[in-house]
Amino acid sequence: MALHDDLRSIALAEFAASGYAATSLQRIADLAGTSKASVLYHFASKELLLADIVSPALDDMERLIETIEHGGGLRRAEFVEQFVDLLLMHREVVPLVINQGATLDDVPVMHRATEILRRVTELFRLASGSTLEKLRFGVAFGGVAYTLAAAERLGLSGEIPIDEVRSALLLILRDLLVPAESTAR
Amino acid sequence: MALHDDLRSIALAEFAASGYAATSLQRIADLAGTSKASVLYHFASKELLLADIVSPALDDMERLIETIEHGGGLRRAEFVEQFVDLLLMHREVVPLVINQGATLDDVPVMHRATEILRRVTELFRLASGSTLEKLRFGVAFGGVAYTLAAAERLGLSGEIPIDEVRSALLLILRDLLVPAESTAR
DNA sequence: CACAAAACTGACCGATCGGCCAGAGTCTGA
DNA sequence: TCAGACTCTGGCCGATCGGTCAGTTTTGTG
Repeated sequence: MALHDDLRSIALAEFAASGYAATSLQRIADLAGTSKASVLYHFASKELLLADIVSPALDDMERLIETIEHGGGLRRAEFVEQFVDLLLMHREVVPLVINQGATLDDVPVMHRATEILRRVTELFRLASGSTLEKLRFGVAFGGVAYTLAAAERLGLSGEIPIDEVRSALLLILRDLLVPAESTAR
Repeated sequence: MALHDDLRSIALAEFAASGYAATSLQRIADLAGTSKASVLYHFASKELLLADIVSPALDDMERLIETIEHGGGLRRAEFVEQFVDLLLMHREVVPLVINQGATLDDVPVMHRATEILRRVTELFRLASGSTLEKLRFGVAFGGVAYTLAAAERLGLSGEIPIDEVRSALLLILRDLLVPAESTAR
């Protein structure tokens, strides 16, 4: 059982760092100190390995979306906070979906990820139609997700404590997304 | 000479849509109505084909950076405007660099792209050190770049005229990046 | 200890990849 | 007309990929 989890985390790290297509099962096996056939014993296929890695994050995200869709209207400030918490909780998976989602949408689990992203955008577009609003949304969520994804690559994150990142992201997102209530723009 | 340019634009579209690794030379040849060997006649290798596609955008970006680095201090508002213009001008290349840069940094031209991105971040970090400022920068540029990259995937852009996109992006970026001068935050 | 289930492995398969090469058309200027 | 450069192609190569399978080792349990 330990190897099973090792393989998952090793594969996650490699998929995020080098890309799904560029990461061979052989390399995952080498890093785990086992054989390629052993990897395919624990995960029936490379696609299912990816699905196993990504699905939990997608489940959480879908749950949040449905809660809001069925639970009456949308309270942006509240959603933003929970959304950021989910991104931070699954912050290792975010680069995978963000950077490689478009490339891999023939893989079922990645197609599902794209679909979920689309539902989030629709959630926000209900109330806003102007180009400025649309782009503000795109920059906000794309920016947060991409920042988490590219943080270490560009040396942006470093050793910043998570709760500091959390509060800063919330501030930025509130400025961008929550309709001006207190501050004039 | 026409085929040469056709191959470049076809490859660009495919690399951006399906990913560099997932796009075979055979597929590019098929879409162009020629043979794989013919592609390799025009471009010595797949990597050089990618370099040929990406390099012009990188050249422009590097030129902008050096102008600012050597031309005394940084005037953010000015830089932001020129930066957005460059992103819009090369907006087909942006998805490639943004989404696949991390994955492909063993390819020389993509490593150069990452290096250029890093220089841009340093340009902005000179004056700002707080976590909030760092993340604000990350969200701003990551968000703009990613929005351009993922626009059509999430149905965000659609048929919005470019100059409208331009002015909206400038507004958003000025809010995020230009130190509060007129508006209090 | 016995024995079945689980875990694991080496060898192999077909497919596809990027790249190479000898040669065949095609075009142009002397 | 002919020589030489340019353009293009089919066929081939070695490497690597994901995946299969028969069979061995390890483990847990009565």
